[in-house]
Amino acid sequence: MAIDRYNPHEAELHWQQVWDRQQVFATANDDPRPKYYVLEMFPYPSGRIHMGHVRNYAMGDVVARYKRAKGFKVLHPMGWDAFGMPAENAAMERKVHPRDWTYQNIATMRGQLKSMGLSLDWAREIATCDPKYYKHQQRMFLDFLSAGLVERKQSKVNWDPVDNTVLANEQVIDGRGWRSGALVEQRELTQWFLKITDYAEELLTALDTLDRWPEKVRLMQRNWIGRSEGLLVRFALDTATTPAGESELEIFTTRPDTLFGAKFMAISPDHPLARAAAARDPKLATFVEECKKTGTSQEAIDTAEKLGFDTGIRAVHPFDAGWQLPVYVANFILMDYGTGAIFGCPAHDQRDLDFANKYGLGNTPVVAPAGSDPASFTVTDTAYDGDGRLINSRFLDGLTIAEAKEDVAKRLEAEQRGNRPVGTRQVNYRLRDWGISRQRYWGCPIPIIHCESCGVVPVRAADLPVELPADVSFDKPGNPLERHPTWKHADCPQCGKPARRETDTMDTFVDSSWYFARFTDPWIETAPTDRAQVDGWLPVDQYIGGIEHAILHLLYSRFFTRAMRKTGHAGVAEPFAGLFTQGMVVHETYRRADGAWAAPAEVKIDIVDGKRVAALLDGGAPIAIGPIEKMSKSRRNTVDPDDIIASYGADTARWFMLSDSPPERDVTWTETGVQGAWRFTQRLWRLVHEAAEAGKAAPSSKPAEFGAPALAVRKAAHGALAKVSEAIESLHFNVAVAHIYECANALGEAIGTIETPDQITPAFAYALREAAEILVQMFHPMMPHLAEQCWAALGHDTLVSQQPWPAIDADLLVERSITLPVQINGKKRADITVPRDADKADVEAAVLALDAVIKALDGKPAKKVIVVPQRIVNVVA
RNA sequence: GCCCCUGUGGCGGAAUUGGUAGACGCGCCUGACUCAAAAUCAGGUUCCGCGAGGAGUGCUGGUUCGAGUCCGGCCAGGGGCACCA
Repeated sequence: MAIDRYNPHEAELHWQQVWDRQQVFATANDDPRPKYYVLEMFPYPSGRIHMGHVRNYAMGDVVARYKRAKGFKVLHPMGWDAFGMPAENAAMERKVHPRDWTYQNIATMRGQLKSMGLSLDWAREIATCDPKYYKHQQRMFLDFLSAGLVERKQSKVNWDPVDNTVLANEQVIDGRGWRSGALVEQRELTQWFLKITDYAEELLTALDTLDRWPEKVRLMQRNWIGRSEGLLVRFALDTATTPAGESELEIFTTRPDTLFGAKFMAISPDHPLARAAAARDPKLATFVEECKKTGTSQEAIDTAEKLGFDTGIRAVHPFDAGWQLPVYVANFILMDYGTGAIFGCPAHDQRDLDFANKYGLGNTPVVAPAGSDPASFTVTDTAYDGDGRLINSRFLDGLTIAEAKEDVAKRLEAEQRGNRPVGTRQVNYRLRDWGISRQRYWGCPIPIIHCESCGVVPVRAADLPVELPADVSFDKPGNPLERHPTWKHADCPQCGKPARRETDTMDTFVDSSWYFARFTDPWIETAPTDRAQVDGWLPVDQYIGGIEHAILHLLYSRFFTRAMRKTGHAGVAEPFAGLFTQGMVVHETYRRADGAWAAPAEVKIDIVDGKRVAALLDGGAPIAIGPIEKMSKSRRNTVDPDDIIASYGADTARWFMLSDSPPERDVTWTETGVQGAWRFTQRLWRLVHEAAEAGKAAPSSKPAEFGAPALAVRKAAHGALAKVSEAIESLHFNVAVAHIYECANALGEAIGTIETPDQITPAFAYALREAAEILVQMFHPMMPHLAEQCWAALGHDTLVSQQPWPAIDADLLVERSITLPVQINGKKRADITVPRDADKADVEAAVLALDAVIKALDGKPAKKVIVVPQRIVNVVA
């Protein structure tokens, strides 16, 4: 009987409809089974899904389907990170409303995701641009405000001149806007901030509890938070040299041990003392202005010369009233770290040394490395920042750095000036508060009203949501909310007088900082979360997404969840118990002779003399094959998931995305690879058919005895089952795929032994059928449509999507006799087959009787024989 | 500059965590079927060697009966942070 080829198009549509009709993937919150929450980072509705989405969601779906089969109630939802700039750009370019553009894209992409056959609970779908969603976000903003987690302050901000908006520090990459790529400028603006720094210490220490996160991501967050311990020191100023009212300068240092190496003080151009001094010195004022012009871009910082200007002010050394230090304004001192002022110790800090050498301030080494001669240890062009003992430091001489730090801290803490200690121990963080104000339309409005008499007034909770107006124009740059004729006019909730709405909207990273919590009950209208549900489901057991969110989204979400806990909207601190960062999808690039990029779909690859040669499909012009790079529109090396699904079906695309490359690494998309996946789907279909045919006469209960071929195929199936289960549990999908291949190969071999139908004993029929069922159930998480089709072909009227994971017959995994490798001096020289439970002495005796061993020993006794039971034998000659 | 990761066949990569290196896939080679091709099936494919055999996980030294795996030092590629006091 000839078997029809598997037609993925008919089958995939059919099974998607069946799942949908039967609500197979709807999750009931009141299901009593243990929970498992698997989540992939929700997409921005940019227009169409790309291969990166296919990879991400294929992985998540494997986990969801596997955990469902393992008996968990699985939450696997999907939504849309729907606010953001591209919608406004589209509005400007194409005169389409951002909302219409966004919802059209959502409709398209939802259709694409559905064509992938993902086991999602679509009833929980949310879009962050929906007032039903952002209403709750506004409510939480107000709660955070009451809880002291929101602050409005004037600050120097990163201004993106292309997108016309403020960016958070995290969104500035190499001095450029993360989205626009424009060089970021500095501006002074009044902004809303979320006080993420309140949690700096907790966000740092709790990283140690996230043992199912990649170490790399934890490290990146640790560095980003940037904790350092040091000492605040109040230097007295020589009042004869200072502008009126200034009598001291407070600095932060992590090296108080080097105080006797001090040669100068340096303050930021933005430091109040610099401003005061500039007011009386026009030259200094000019210098300060110059400093501000220096860009914040990486190039600017790298190439900027270290510049300083002596203010004429003199500071007094804390341990020597007669020792004065010049106070410079220096362009490399940051106002927003520490106190915006330092003391310079040139001998032990490279930057200070460069500065001192330039301005002729000299240096005094105060730490000498072990083994050096303290009397002759000098520093010229390279500062010494290593370990050692103190020199030239009076009472500190001979101490280690740690001892000297402690000594200085104790002395300065004990010393009082004006009822305050001169020195205070302090922990500083690199982490800044999160500025969330954006001067954009397509975002969540900040629910605040500015009243001339009452000041900043929160919108009443009953008046939420503050909805975006629909009638806006994008014909001019800037914020359409700002120039809307009526929207910003509102009465003050306190005094009732006419007032003005806040026209800034929230950073879209706020939207994505709590969506995982909303998924647990997206229906509740009276609050952002239902506490029973959010506490029951969180933390997310497995979160999957790109490494590019290692800091931004993942740090914000950790903070936001803590803020929600503080304001009673959630009970946990950490949102994601398990995190997996998947690699990118990459592809070869193709370039025509004129330098223009060619798309993979336009190129034909041939093998000429063993080398791959590319030519244009249309016309045959030769094409240069370029390096493999991340799929991007600019290089045109993208492959459209729709095209792949149209040609091969979703299962083939999913299978290929999970094969070969480990999921955390980049995967190279190749046509041959996809074809290999496609061939395998057909092979599985044939195999299952043949097994179903041969297994027709299988008895319904397990036979007591199996023949050799039946036993072999059962062992292969159960062995693969054990390994596939383990591989999926540890997210090693490529390994799971390899073991499924092995199982298929074993089943094919077993079927291949059948020459005449009468060779199929009832026991063999049973084994074939059993192996085929295990195979289908194992590949079901990766290729669910094909699995359903095969499951039906095996005569089932149930859905494989609803089957429990098959049980492993552990007896089959234990061999009665095993073959051990025999090594001589660590090199494998022979094999020996012994009973599994043979004792060491018997094995040793058997090994010493082997020809190869006798030959190698050449009549001499073995020096040593190591027998590792059930593993290996090593003879030392 | 500081911190981190990765180096295994022609290619993507496996390797029960110190125990038979190269599973599985791609590619390639040989054969079968076919008028032919595709598809499919069977076999082969780390390197050197006709062979017996030998070498082999970036290089180098070490620990060990035994090292891809652990330790030291290099080399190469990739990533993160960076005037952070």
